[in-house]
Amino acid sequence: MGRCGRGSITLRCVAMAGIGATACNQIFALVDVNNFYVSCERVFNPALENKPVVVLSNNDGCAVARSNQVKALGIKMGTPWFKFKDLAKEHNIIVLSSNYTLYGDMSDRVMTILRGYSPNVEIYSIDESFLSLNGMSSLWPAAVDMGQSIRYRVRKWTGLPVCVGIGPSKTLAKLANHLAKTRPEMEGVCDLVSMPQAELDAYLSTTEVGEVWGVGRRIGAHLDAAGIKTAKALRDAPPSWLRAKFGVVMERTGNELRGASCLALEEITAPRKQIVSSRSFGQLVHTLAVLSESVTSYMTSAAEKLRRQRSVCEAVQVFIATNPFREQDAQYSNSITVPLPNPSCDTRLLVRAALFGLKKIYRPGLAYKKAGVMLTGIGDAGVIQRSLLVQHGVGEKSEKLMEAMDALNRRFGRNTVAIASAGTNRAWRMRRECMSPCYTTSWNDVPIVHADH
DNA sequence: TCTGGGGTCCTAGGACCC
DNA sequence: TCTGGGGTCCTAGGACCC
Repeated sequence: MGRCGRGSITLRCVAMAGIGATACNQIFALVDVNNFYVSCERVFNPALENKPVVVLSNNDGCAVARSNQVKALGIKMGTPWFKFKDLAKEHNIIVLSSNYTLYGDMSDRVMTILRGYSPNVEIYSIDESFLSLNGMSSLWPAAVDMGQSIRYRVRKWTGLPVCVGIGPSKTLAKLANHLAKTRPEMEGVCDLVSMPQAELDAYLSTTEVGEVWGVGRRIGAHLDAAGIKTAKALRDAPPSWLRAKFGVVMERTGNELRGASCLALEEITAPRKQIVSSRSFGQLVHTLAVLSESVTSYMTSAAEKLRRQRSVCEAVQVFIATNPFREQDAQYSNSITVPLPNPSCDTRLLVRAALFGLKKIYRPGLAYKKAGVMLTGIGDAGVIQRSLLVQHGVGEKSEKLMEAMDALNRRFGRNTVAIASAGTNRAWRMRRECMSPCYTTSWNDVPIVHADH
C-alpha cells in the first residue's frame, strides 16, 4: 500500500481486487459548458443574454436546456412544454426549438481549444471533456490558473461560458465542477487537489449524495434510507458494504471519492456497440404504411452511422409503442430482433430486415406514438465473419477460406470483405449448411422501400 | 391536446455443452 | 429418498450517464 501526498490532501492508494485502480498521482480536469444549448443560442443572438431561455427537445416536447433564470423558476430538466407554458408566459421565458447541428459545431470548437491545454483529452459528451493534467505542474504551478486560462480563452474564442473542476479522480473532478458551478466564490474553477482537508470535508459534507457522479435517483434514495446522505458519508462508507449492497460500480465510486483513480482517461472513442435511431411522433400514427416510412428513415440514418465507424451488424431490432401517458388508450409496445444472414452495413438490406420485423409486431387498431430501430451485434467486419464461421463449426476446417478472406481484407479493406464474402459460393454454402433455421428465415419477399429519394 | 434521444455497464437466469 | 461442476453465450431488466 503506497501513500501519495498531494498538496495537503493525503491519499491512500488502496489495492483493490477486481476494481482496477490505476496509478496514483493522477490529476483530471473536467471542463463543462454551462447550460450548453442555451449558451450556444446566446452566442448567435446576444439579445438572449441575461434573459430566461429554454431550449426544447424534438417536436418541442420538453425542456432539454435551461438558463439559470429558468432553473431558478424551478423548471426541471425534461419538464414537458405544456406543463410550463403558463409559467413561461408569465415570466417572459424565451422558448427555442433545438438546433443540434449548431451545437455539434460549437462543441467541436471548444474541444479544439481544450486540446491546446493537454495532449490527453477525453471528449465525454457534447459539452464536457476530461483533461489529464499529469506532468503539467511545471507549466501551471497552480492548476487553478490553468482553469481560469481555459475559461478566458473558451469565452474569448467561442463566446461560451465554461466551468472547470480539478481532482485526483474523474469522480472528484466531476464533483469539483459541480462546486465550481454552484459556489460563486470559486469563480468557475474548483481545485480539490490543493484544497486543505478540512475545507474539502466541509464541502463534501454539504453536497448531497445524489450529486455524486454515478449516484442516480434510485440508488440515491437507497443510500439516503441507509443514512448515507452526503458525498462525505459515501466517501467514508466501508467499500465492502457498498459492494454488498449496491454492487461493484458503487464500490468503485466510493474509491474514486477517496481519491483513488479507478476510471482511466479514454482518449480514443471506441466504436459504438449499438446504434439506435428513434423518434416520438408529433401526431399519433395508426397505419403500417406510415410506421414503415418512419422505420425506413430511421434505419437509413442508423446505417449511415454504422458505415461511418466502418462496422457491420449481425441483427437489427425494431420497436414500436403507443403513448403510455394516454391511459385511456389501449397500450401496446413490442420489439423484435431480426438476424441477418450475413453481417452487413447495406442500407437496403437493413431496411428490409427492419420492415420484415415491423410487419410481425404491428397490430392494427392502435395509436402509435413512438418507433425506432437498433443495430446490434456490431463489430469489425472481418472479426465478425471469422467468429461466425468458427461458431458454426467450420473454423478449423476452412483454413483456406480464412486465408482467402485475409487476402481480401488486405486488398479491399474490412468492410468490403464482409459483404463480398457473403457472395462467394463457398462461404455462403458453408454458412447455409451450418445455420439454424431462424437464420435462414426468408424476408426477401418484403418489398424494398427506397429511403434515398 | 401536448411528456426527448442516444448511449453504457452489471446482473440474473436459462440454454447448452463437456 | 438420491440429482456434478464448470464454462459460455444470450437475453431481459435495471441502473446510470449526458
